[in-house]
Amino acid sequence: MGVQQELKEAIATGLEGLGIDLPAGEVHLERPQRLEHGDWSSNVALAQAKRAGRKPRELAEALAGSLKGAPPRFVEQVEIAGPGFLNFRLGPGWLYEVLREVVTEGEGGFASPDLGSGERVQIEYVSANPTGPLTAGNGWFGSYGDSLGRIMARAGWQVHREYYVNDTGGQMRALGESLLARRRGEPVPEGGYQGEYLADLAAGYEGPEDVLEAGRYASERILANIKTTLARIGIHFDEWYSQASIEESGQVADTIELLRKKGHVYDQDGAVWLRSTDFGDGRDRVLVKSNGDPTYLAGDLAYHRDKFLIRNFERVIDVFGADHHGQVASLRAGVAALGVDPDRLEVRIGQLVSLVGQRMSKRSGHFVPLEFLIDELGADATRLMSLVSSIDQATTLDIDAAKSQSMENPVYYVQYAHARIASIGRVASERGVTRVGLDDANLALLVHPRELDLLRRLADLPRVVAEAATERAPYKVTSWARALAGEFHGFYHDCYVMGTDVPSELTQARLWLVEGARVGLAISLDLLGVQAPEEM
RNA sequence: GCCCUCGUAGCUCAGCGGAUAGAGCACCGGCCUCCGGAGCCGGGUGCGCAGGUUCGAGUCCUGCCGGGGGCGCCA
Repeated sequence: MGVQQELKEAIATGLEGLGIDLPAGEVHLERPQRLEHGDWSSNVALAQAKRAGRKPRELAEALAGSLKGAPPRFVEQVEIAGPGFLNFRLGPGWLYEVLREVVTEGEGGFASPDLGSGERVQIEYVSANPTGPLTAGNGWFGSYGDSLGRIMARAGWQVHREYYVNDTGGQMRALGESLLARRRGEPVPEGGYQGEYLADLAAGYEGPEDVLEAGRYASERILANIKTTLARIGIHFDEWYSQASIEESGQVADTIELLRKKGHVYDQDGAVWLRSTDFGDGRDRVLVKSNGDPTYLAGDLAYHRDKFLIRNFERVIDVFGADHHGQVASLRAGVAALGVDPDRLEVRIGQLVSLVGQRMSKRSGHFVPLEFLIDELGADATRLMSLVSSIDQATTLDIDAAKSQSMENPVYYVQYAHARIASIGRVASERGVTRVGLDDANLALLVHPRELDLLRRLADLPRVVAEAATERAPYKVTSWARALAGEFHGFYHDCYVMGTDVPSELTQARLWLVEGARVGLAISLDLLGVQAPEEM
């Protein structure tokens, strides 16, 4: 059992002795920001004071008293601080235990909390229409979705990632018309796609003067380009789900029929409407236009019916940009109308990524292509930059600034730490230094503040992965990776592993510490989809 | 007009209702006899405004101000 769990149980036992029944799982324990507040800290006395009918500090005193009577493992001091916090100061032994755990469980096992219990979750992200190249924003939310998938998979969910390919309807016609106009050397029609990329495509189009044919040609080429771009920054999908395929398979018609049977549909003005206002939408929505074409919503509902009712995913996470948040209410209403508990649908809205002054729009042709960003900054930097902050935060990207500080980019700081670790390994083998077995190493020699700081940081990774998964917040992993790299650089600077006056026993202990840092860094970089280089 | 979302240091951003609100960048000053200086160390009078809930509010609620987004038989 880990130290954290033992502490929680000791606290629960102490509370029980004071007549307060609280499950150990509900005892709040955290690693304080400040070292002076101990290795672990709990606010139970504050949280339970009201229930106990006592003042927080008084309750803390009583609890501390009983904990001192039978101190949990490693605990050297229990202090009461501030309004009633209980601070635990531990001997370094708990950190050596953490290190053993890290290196024995390794990259595959450490920091793999089982929170999902195998729940099947489908995550949809990017899903950009194949009408133009990907934008920087697509890359932003794509990196988010991809990393979220990796993190949730590590935390015990069974994850399925999808890209919804919107290859049907009016926009395919608009795309075809734009392509044909380009080929004829005429201006692109109103509502068409103005981007230069279409001129290039038009030059290669030798098919007939047929709008749908031309549209299909263009969208296929564009989709191939999209796949190439995504692969460059490590954004993966298990499935590319075609909207045309569900229209052709009859699922859209089936879905509308199902809604009609449930009484949530009516006909008006030659169109078929969903009574979405019954489910919290601001207005009713059209499912089938008077010309007979299904709307985007109808297709999307068929897709979500497939997710929930046919493939039976227990949870669905849709990652949208803020420019699509207007469709959330109708989607949610439609899902509820299908008889699905809307709590099973989670929509993560990413705030828009804007560029210096201009607005991004594929139709107008004014946008910063993701390809351009990757060319300028590199794949890893692009990827990491998009994962440094919460997607709730609108981002303003200044490409020139990002370029000029590219050598100062956080990605180098983190990767450099990994490269230094690899370098230590190379030097060790050059000098014929081999690492002894873990049981033969004396980890208790690791007492330098830098060593202990590094170990404490390592101890946080399981909790960070857990939080990142449950809060759907990959940026927390980024923050941790930067912090760990920071601790490592400090350690590297002050603690030579194979220095001239370093005893060989200490070298051994440090080699294991370095291995622990390597494992932590490798895990976090993998979750972020960033390379962990052996050299820079 | 209505709805959503964001507002924290010069800039980019952290901060599960808890302790003295933190990082990076930029700027200034230090540190190379040994494993990579893309590093390390030091330098900080900031939570948009006003109320409210609470023992305690950057965090929750209301209003206002400001930025972004949305409100189609487009997707």
